[in-house]
Amino acid sequence: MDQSIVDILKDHQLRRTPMRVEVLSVLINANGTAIAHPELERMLPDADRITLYRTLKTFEEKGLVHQVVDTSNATKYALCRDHCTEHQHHDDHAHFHCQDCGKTVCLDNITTNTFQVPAGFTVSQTHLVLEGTCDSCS
Amino acid sequence: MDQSIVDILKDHQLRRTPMRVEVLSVLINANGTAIAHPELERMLPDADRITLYRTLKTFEEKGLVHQVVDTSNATKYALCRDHCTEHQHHDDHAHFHCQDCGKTVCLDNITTNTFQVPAGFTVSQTHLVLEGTCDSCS
DNA sequence: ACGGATGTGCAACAATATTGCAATTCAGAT
DNA sequence: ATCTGAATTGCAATATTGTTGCACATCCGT
Repeated sequence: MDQSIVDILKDHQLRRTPMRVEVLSVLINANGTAIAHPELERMLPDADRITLYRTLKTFEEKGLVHQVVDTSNATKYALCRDHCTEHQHHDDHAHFHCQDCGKTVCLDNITTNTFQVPAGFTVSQTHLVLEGTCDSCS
Repeated sequence: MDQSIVDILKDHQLRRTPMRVEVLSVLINANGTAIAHPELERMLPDADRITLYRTLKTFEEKGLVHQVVDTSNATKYALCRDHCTEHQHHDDHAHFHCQDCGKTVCLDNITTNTFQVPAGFTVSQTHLVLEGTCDSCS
């Protein structure tokens, strides 16, 4: 059992269960690639679908993972880098979504600046998604 | 019958059907607000749900509307401004998604610049989504 | 090792989306 | 104005994605 996984869970006040360890392990190995729910199901065939939903939801609430939006209409999740807490996510990096293979990767070096929005609007989070063809598809 | 709607359809090589005229009309009147599928169903109670899917898909393929991504997991559609063709969308403006009322509006004055992506990657489209509270909810 | 809080798995259900096919409608040619 | 092939529609069936309630199992501090 990877000790870092145990630590991550503990740091986020999450009880260590086999399910959570497995999901977290998959996300860590994904290495910057956002994973959609059905994909997780395939990778963890013994996992209960509903529990998977709740696990991901919990992870998100505790600041462990963040949802990634792209034009594939499936919710994807990726590990948060640092500094994300229960109270505030800081996912200010861009994501790249490949139109061919459907893969979504985090582009950590591209960060979103702040934008001037119309009066009365408040921005709490910014999503920047670049779409196109990735290196392995081009 | 609004003549501009007829023209828009003709310009995009789309046959004029009552369904398409109605959907297009709703999108035009939405005036920069992206509309989700269930919302369209409510506004056009007589429309067949499946045909609605296909109509929107066709509109998108012909460069008439574009999908808008936000964190509500419902596909939303908004009219393309200009220059969108069958072959290339040019939706380089940002969208604002209100976390309270769920509304998504186009922010035409905020445009996305180009970003430096890793070697081997090609960007064909950029999505910028600002999330927060809109003017009528704040 | 115990016990309360937390998490899991099942069932049922709701919402969203896709495909095939027969019948209808549209728009250009006659 | 009518005909005709191609595009579009509507219905049925089905797949996919996501939610809720509840009984039972598991976790972890004591």
